[in-house]
Amino acid sequence: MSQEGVGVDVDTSVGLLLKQASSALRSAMDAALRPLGMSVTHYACLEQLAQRPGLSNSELARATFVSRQSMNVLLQSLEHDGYVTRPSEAPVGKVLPARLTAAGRRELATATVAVRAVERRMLSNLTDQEETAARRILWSLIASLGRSTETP
Amino acid sequence: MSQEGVGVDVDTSVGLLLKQASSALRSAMDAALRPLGMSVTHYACLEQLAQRPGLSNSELARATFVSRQSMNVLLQSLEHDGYVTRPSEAPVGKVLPARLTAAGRRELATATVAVRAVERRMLSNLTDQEETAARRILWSLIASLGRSTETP
DNA sequence: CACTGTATGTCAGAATACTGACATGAGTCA
DNA sequence: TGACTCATGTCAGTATTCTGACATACAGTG
Repeated sequence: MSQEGVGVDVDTSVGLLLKQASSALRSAMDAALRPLGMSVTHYACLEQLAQRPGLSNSELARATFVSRQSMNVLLQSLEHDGYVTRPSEAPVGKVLPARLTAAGRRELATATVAVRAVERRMLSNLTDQEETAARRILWSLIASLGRSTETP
Repeated sequence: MSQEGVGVDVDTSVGLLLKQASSALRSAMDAALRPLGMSVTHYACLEQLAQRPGLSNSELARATFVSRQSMNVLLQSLEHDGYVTRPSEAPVGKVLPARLTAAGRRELATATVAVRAVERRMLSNLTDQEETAARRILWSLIASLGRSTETP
């Protein structure tokens, strides 16, 4: 039909579908987080920090798929708002390990409720089997893309 | 393990996985498109226009998950570069139907080669069965999220 | 016909993320 | 020891996208 030699079929391209799904998710999370005065990236940062305390700026940036610089300004605002602490002096080298404050943990807990609701809505039409398949497939996609992306 | 009452498990959250996959895809496509002097959004716009000629600015924006305003500036630059044409007068109402020029179609064809390569690499570790499952699952996610997102 | 509601295109300002660039510290190797 | 390489944190400028706002055009309703 639409495969007239030019373009990728919009309805069957996994890439386009992935982009649309991600955009939809981002919109939904954004809407859910906005009432809390929080952005998706803020949430992602807090999330990572909760599960892996002591991550550095660069490690955090890689984990959330943004640049070091963006994460840096984000961490500064998070620090200013009292959600995150970083030592003023680097324990070793220049690496500043970041940690959640109690306030940060509290913010995260509130945000998690909203995020979980979105995720639950997103998965509402999937069986457990499909959900498992989704995880495996997404992992596979990430792995395949990551191969030659992070090592140019 | 990491479900200590706060946060969503990074390794099992379909939402996080989806975001990571999408970021990885975006990076890969960006890298593939950069040599052609093209951004991912440019490509997406051209793609939609190729398959559904005569789409308006707003329709295009919805199809590519960006705001009308962003799509407007994008269309203006695309128009300036000679890839897209829009009538100076609206045939009906204020809606300006956009169409690809020959140059636009040519650009798209070139870009498609690069994009298809990325998509192929992304899907390289998936069986046909999994690929089909991926489409169905992503569709389901989009549908579930779309329900109450576009009608707040 | 007039009025309301919805949708569109567009302008302007703000927020966000990115690339480029620099200095600093750690590790490696001759 | 000294030079070299690599990773990090940070500053600055640029680019892209978003939200807010306005005027306009069509459809429905009294």
